[in-house]
Amino acid sequence: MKFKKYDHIKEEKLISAFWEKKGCFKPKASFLKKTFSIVIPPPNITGRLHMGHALNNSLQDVLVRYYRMQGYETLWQPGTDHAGIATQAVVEKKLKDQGIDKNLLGREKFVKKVWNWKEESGNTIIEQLKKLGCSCDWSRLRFTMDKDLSRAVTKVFVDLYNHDLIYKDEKLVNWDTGLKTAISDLEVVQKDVQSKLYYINYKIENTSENITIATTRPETIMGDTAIAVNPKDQRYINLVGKNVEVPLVGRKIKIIQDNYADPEQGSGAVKITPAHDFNDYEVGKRHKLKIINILEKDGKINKSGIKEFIGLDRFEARKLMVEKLKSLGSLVKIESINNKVPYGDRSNTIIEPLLTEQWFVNAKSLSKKPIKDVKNNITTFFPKNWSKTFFQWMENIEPWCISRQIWWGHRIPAWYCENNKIFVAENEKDANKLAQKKYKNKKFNLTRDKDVLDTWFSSALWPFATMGWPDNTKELKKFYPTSVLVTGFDIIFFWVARMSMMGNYFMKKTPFRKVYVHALVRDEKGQKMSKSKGNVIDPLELIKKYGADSLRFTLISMASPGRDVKLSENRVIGYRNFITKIWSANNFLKINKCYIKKKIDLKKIKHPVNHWIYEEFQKTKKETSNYIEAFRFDEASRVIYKFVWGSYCDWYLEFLKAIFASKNKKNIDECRNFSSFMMSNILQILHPFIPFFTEKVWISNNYDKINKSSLVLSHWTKKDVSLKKFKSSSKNIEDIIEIISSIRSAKAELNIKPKLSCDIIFKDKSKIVRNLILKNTEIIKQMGRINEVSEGSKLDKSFEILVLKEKLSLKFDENVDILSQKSKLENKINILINKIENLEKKLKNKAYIKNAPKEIVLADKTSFKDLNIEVNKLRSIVESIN
RNA sequence: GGGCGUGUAGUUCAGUGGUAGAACGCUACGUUGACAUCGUAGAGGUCAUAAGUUCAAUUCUUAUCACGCCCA
Repeated sequence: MKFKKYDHIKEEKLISAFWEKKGCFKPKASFLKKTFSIVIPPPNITGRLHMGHALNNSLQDVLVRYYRMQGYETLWQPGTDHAGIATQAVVEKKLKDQGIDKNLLGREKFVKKVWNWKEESGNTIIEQLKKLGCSCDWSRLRFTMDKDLSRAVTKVFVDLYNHDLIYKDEKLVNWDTGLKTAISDLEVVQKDVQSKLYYINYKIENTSENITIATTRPETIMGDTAIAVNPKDQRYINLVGKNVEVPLVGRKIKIIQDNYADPEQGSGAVKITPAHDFNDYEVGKRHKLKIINILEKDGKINKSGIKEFIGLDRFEARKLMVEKLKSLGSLVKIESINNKVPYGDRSNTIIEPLLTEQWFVNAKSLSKKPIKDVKNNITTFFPKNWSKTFFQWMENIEPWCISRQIWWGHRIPAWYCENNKIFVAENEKDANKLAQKKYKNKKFNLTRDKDVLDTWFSSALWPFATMGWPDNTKELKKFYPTSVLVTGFDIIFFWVARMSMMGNYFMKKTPFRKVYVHALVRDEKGQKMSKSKGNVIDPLELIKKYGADSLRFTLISMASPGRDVKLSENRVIGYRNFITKIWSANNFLKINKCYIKKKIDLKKIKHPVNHWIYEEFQKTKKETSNYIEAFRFDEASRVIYKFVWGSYCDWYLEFLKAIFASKNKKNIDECRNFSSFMMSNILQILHPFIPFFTEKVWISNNYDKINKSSLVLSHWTKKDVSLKKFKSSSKNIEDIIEIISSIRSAKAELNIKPKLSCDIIFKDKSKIVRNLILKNTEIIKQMGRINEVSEGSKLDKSFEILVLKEKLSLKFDENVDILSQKSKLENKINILINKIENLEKKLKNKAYIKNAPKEIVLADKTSFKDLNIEVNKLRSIVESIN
């Protein structure tokens, strides 16, 4: 009978619709009264599903589906993030392509355009997550710019402001001249770049001498307000306190002493430009230096610069400056060096430190409780070592710059009156009230702050804002703190740190009990996937080709802690084959009329093969549970794979063939029932990994009717219900497997076609083997291709093999080159002797006997004995070959 | 410079204080009986190097070499 192939494209669509229609992913109260919750790290609305998402969400889904099946009331909260800068850039570009200038359009209309774009394209990634099989409660989909989430953002801002944890300040910030906004430290990437180091002479006042400084940004000399040397640097000790003249500029600046100057770097003397360098800014503060800002917000030289430089971009200014210095004779030399240059991670333009007024969060203060929580294991990291990274950052945390000079985002709830006094309130009305109170009912025209908040400010509230905070909702009561946050290590600072700061402050509790940190997905050569390298593997393409289940199983099985995932298409193909294998195993059940007809009563199950497969299953199920709960997804998928393919398909179904070929109706009935029962169990433990396929087979086998539940909502009991007698017959089946394997090996070694049958003849006084064979003749005959089993004495053409330390004779019809086996056997004997000698040496060592645990010594003694028996029997076989 | 991690079969990776496992690949054989997206049997490893701790080290410690990541 030919069966249809499993059509993943069709079935995944159908099953998806089935789950959604039945509302399977909504939290359901359970008798356990235990809850499990995860908030999705909200993907960006401009995003498309990449491998990182695929891994991240596959892992979350394993956990969510697993705990749901364990009977926990489960919430997986989905949603997206408005991604201020990225989204604004996308829409801005789209408008530009249509010839529309954002600035002419105006703020309000532009924001409307962004909303339109969001409605159209913002949910792409959500649809893609559904394709991956994510069992989020989609009815609770949230967006960081939603009304209720925005309300939370405003409230948080006002609260923190009122507690002096948010403040406005003029500081050097990372300024993105491309996007014309400030960004936070975390959004700056340091890149290795080939640069030039310019050595420049500054003339010392009233002398003919010069002092040489080195810089990579010569244009900034226009903002120089000092030269610093190290106090210990003897070379310059006489010059300290003297004035020098900034070349071209003519300004007189002082030579000062500061430890920041590194005698080893460049000439040892360093120019100080407080307005354009973070270190220089600190030096400037220490020495009360003037701060001269020479840059406009677009990176052009402003009026503080030299006349002919004004209006030039900073890089043009650099070129011109070098030329001018050259002609002036102040340029000593130019060196090529490698250095790090800061780039904006969104705009990819060089970041300029710029003095501006911005809003800051006092992160230091908010970080204390999260640090304590991790130290006290209230929040735990897996793998554990990531807590070090967390501490390192949190303990050195800087004020978090949260204002952005863009339009798309949560507008800062601060209002200014004419004299620039700030009123922070949840709305204009309240701000007005504050103003009236302050100025005794004077009338004001309040204007609102133009800036919006950093996207991560709202994401930081995600774990509780999505559950309805600031209202005291039943979701918060049930699901906060969440059970685990699943995330990539690259985002520990963005998510974990900030979410835990806000969660701890507003909810007084850590937002997640555990943080599972997974690795990066790389290509098969271990290279980071990137568009420019062209080595990006699109998960959606793989889903189309092999199915979401295959992709999921691949990613999950490769998620070993602390190791990157090196993905190759061959792996996906391998696991697609695994799914096909189960599909065809299920077809085998159908052909053989294996259905669950009645409820299985384990006590009434008689056949040892059923005992054995059940025992194996119990072991696998237990291991799977333990592994999932310990985040060892790789091990979990491995044990299931091994059981399904190696035990159920390779052996159990083969045993069944022999049983079905027999006439024993009782056995046949029991096995038909039980094999299907086992299939239903397999589908359950596989469901968190490959949900579509398993649900499909579940339904097509009518298990949904029998269990009165779809698979996704079915119950997976953890309890071990195996019986004593199962264990003993289980051992027998293991021995039978050994016997059959030995017979097959013997044939292969003798170059006898597996198809050709032989007889078994008992010559030895074997006990266990003889009994097993006699009790299970049908199975042995079929699987070992045996004709007859009989007692015998001396017979020609027979060949002895060793099974379970007992000799067994195989008799072949045709002549067999037994002689050829002599050397192979001798080889085997030598290997064994080697082992025996090693054991002997060990056992003669008194220190070993004294110190090693008894069990180990006993085991060695036993194997010493066993090996000796084996060698003796093998020797007798060799001798009989002549 | 500070921190973290990784070196185990051809490849990708598990693993353990008691002489090593899987998947893929490879070799040989096999097709009317669920499955060639398959089956059966096999080959393949000084567990990076060196020293130390130990009765015993691939596993623990230290050093070295190689590679990767994060922070400054």
